[in-house]
Amino acid sequence: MKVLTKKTDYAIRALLMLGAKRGSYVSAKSIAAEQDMPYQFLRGVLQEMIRHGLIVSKEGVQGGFMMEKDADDIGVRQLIEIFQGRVQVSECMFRKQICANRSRCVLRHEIMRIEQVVSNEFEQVTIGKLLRKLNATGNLMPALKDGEEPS
Amino acid sequence: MKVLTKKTDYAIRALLMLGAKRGSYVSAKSIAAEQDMPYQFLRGVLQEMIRHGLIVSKEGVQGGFMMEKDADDIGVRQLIEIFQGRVQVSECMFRKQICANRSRCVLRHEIMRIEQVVSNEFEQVTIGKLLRKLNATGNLMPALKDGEEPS
DNA sequence: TTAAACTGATACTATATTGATATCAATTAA
DNA sequence: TTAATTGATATCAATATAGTATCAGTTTAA
Repeated sequence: MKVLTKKTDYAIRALLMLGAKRGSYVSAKSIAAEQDMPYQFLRGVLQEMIRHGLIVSKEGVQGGFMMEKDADDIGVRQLIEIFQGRVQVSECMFRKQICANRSRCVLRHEIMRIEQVVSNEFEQVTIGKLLRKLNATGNLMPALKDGEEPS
Repeated sequence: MKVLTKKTDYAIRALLMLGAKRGSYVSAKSIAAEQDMPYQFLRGVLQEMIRHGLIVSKEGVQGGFMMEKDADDIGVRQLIEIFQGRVQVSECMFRKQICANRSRCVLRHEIMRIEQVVSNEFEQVTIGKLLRKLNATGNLMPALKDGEEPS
């Protein structure tokens, strides 16, 4: 069970870069290079974020992307929603032949409760919060020396 | 973002039936019919649960499946793990070029915390708990009258 | 003793989702 | 004018999910 897909993951990390370099335009190329993401794929992710008003872009030489919204107003929950759709425990719960009467469906009840808990947790993890933790603890992703394993 | 796949969903509902009819063998056919699940697909799910020691089976006429473990010892978290793999927020977090030093990766830290919260929530939803709620509130899935919409 | 109702096992297909690549037009700065 | 960029879109590959089909073996009961 994978909670974050690549798109969401790349989006978060791209936003962390944009948040760190606020005020200047950062190119997709440089983000892709620094964070080791596939260039064209990342571009699609960035476009999607533009459409949702999280970032803006500038075309041409010296162009790139810049964070638009306040970093504290961008939560991981929103990013999940954009790239993976709304958190839903089980779609089939809503099909009438399976759960005819929602109010009586105990499974659905439990599941909705958890949905809420999960959603709230992700809501509270904002790009701003992550950025502050970053500043406090150093780099997000320090380079690995050759052959070194993640600790 | 879908939290429960069909397999997990069918597994939960099959277990609720087996839990309700404890002591006698219930055939895959009757479960499939009553819960409107694809027969062969359900059989695969049941086999998987046998392999994990949750249920047992008896072959031949009058055969079927019976719950083996205590219903309170079967949590939704375990079922998710069986059918969807361990809850992991983002696999890529573990690839060294992305998160070289786990202890410094703030994203990973946040994400692990949420992973724990989610896992605990699902752990606490057991088949036994659901069965008791069922008994208290009536049928899990009452039949729908023709044309009636889920409420 | 045989037929029917079952499970065990496994192979296969279809569809959807995810991840990634490629291409070309338009824009901008130097 | 050219190189570095984004906008837009089409395509593809890999993987996961959902579902189907088949046949052998087991058990009960007529």
